[in-house]
Amino acid sequence: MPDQAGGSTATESRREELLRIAADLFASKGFRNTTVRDIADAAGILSGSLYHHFDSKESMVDELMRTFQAELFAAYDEILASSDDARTKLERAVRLSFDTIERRGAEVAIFQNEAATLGASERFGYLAERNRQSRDVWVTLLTEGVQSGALRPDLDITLTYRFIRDTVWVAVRWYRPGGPHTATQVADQYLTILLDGIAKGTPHA
Amino acid sequence: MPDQAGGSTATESRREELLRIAADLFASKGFRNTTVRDIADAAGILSGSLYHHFDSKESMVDELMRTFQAELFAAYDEILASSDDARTKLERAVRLSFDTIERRGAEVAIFQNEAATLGASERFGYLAERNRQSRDVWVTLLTEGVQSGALRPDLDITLTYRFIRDTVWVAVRWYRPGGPHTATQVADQYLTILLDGIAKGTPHA
DNA sequence: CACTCAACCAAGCAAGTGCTTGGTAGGGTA
DNA sequence: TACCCTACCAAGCACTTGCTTGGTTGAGTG
Repeated sequence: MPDQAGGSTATESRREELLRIAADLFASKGFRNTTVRDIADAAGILSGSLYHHFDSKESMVDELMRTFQAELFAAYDEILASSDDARTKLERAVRLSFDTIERRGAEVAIFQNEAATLGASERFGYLAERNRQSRDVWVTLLTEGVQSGALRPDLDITLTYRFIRDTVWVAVRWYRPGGPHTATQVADQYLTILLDGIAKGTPHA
Repeated sequence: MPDQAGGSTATESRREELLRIAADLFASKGFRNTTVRDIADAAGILSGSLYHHFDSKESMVDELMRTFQAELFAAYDEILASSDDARTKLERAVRLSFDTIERRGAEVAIFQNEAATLGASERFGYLAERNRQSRDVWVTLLTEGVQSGALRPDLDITLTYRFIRDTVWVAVRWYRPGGPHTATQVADQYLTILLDGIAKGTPHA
């Protein structure tokens, strides 16, 4: 793998281009349901030529997922390490999710749809590990929120975590960049509902 | 397995048994990722023998989805036609979802995971139609709620619908019947959060 | 000019896929 | 006894799949 600064960056460029094409196909049709011929067709080459750039179809998702997860968790760590108050941290984590859907929609979709299937094989064991890490992040944020008095003390943390995780990530199925809402608008509306509820009136004291 | 009420119910019985086996496999491994040999193996027969009972692998999902959707929408209709107030109707709809996940987990999972892929083919066009119907149900319930004064008037109905739909159905990925929570408990916790929020204090007047 | 090298083509193999065909065992029925 | 019918088996066909192999092209580079 050559360097980035000076030299044959065209190589890297083509690789990334092929990866992006594959990512979009994996996201829209599913990993198993996408053939190497599909990818090659979309790239305008023959299927065999893909193997000049990648070891296997599997290694393509692998590279996509590893890069994506590294980037995502760096952002999580930044939030956790910040000096913001509990509620702000929670809000930032929610906004991060919707932003990630906007910027890395294909990767989010692949992770959402294929993690369970891929995770069965040894090679993708890190996906399950990342899932555990993610749960820890959210549980930490929620626990801090309750302890600081920002959140209701009667919450079932585990269930609340699952509800939030489901909503912020599955949005990748319907959110379209350039559509009627920006990621920020979606995050705002969700935070309003999540924090204060949809019922009218003063619910809990 | 003898008949249930006279006639050749043994035939129907075997069919349903095979359908159930197929449903569980489709739900856990995905439709495309499940082979007719997988189904046959799980049933203890050869793959060719499946074609004595069904036209094709596709017709198995078709039958599963049609039956499931018919049952689900009958329940929706019952809620819509009831004389309950808006908030109660909404609560009943939420509870119905979690109950359905408990009772028809495999079908819910298949619909959640495969609707987009299957819907591309002519034969499964009714899945998209059912999706539209479902959206109408929720939008109606939410609109009634706002108009009756039970829900906050500043809600973005479309986004709220999507958040609710995502959360109540994607729960099929983690909810396990016989696990630590009953469907009712999960529904209760979600309704608490959805209606009143997770923040402490009096949010909106 | 000789040489290198990334990027690609052409052809095809082995495994797996949905499905078909012709046949059989065994219980029920007239 | 003769017949029918449900549920299945045994074998295999046509096709798709991921991937391999040996070769070609064309833009560089000394």
